[in-house]
Amino acid sequence: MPSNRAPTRIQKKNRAAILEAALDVFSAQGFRGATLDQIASAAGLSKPNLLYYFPSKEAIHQAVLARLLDTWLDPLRAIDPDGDPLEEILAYVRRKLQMSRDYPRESRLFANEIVQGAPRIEPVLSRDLKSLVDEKTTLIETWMRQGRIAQVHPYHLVFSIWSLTQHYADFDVQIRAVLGDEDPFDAAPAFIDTLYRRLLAP
Amino acid sequence: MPSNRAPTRIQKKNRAAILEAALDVFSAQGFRGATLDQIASAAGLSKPNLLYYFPSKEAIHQAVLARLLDTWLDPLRAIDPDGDPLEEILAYVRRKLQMSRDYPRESRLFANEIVQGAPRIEPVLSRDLKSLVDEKTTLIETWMRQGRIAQVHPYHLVFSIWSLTQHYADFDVQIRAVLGDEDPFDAAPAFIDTLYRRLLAP
DNA sequence: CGTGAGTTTGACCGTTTGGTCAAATCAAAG
DNA sequence: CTTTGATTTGACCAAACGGTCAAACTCACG
Repeated sequence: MPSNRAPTRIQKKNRAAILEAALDVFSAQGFRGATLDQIASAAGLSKPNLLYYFPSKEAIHQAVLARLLDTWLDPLRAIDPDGDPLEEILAYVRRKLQMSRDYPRESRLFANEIVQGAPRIEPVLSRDLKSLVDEKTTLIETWMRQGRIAQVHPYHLVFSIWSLTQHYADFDVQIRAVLGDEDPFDAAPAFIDTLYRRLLAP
Repeated sequence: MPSNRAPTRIQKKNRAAILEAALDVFSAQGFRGATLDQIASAAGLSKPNLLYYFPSKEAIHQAVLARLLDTWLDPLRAIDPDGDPLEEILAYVRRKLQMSRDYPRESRLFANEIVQGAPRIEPVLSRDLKSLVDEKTTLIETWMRQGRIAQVHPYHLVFSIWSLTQHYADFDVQIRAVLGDEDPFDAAPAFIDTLYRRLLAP
């Protein structure tokens, strides 16, 4: 096990390679579907060497998940109470959609976890996620009461944004199977933009 | 192995119990996460007895998936070309949402499969699913050209319906973590109804 | 009640998998 | 160059897992 002193050059490089490889494998196969051999080989290391840097498969998974959760909520946090309501929400939608395009593995890793009951992250959801969503829905409700956007159920509004945007990463194969050659991300932004403009127009 | 004659009373009962148990386990754990012991015990059988009725884990999974796919597209098929456009689409949305409420395990099984790249059902998607969606989007485009509903990208309209409705089954734990005690299905139907009315109003 | 087909199971097997360990190799500082 | 700690690996282990098999048991029917 690496000492708990300042990480060496090699430690930094290998830890990063492992997390990258683990994201690849876990997002594509799920926790139980992934094997240490797959991750090790994807990271260019031997299996015992893998376990020199992380004590267990569980620990690797948690590290990957922790890094993901840390940035996953940034787009929601960035909604500005002082901005224009409709534009703030539309900007949030665009950021989320862009994350589906740019970080599909992260989205699928998260989806895998939730679909299977979120055994390892439920506490984070009902604490950090809930309080953040509570805060933002309160803001949205204020905007609605002021008549600056239309009145709809604020929580379900947020759920709809999550589902619409993440769907393009999580259900990618299904969408491509139906669309054929067309790139989903050509028309999706305009469609979703229109959808929320019509839903929220005061 | 059961003979290929007409199934006996016991065969019918046990096959049904196995498929029911397998749906439970596969939808909650994914294919690799599920074990034959779990399925056998959930079905009230021993593992060798399980394998007396199905030749392999693979075969059980395929049987469950086949039964699912058979009914999964019924709501979409039921869209009536001679009905009122907006009401037909809203009825489709309602049927899909009801399926999320009544058959969450089926939805999650499907989600598990798709998120992990749909290795076993990709052919079905790009054949059966694609041709059905092609047919219905053509119909929807006709309605749009006639000015009976607003013009939006018909494929993304369908994707949005899938994502919004299935989200309530697939991401159930996340939604409940955020909502607390409130039942998601109390407000979801009205929210989604409003969303599509505003999106599609001519 | 006897009989043959249908059903169930305990014991077992080979493979995969997460994980260990001692020994070997490498890197950096004096 | 030497030393010391960091890194790497081949060999190995125990548990879990999918699957097999022969023997035992049960059921329906004449």
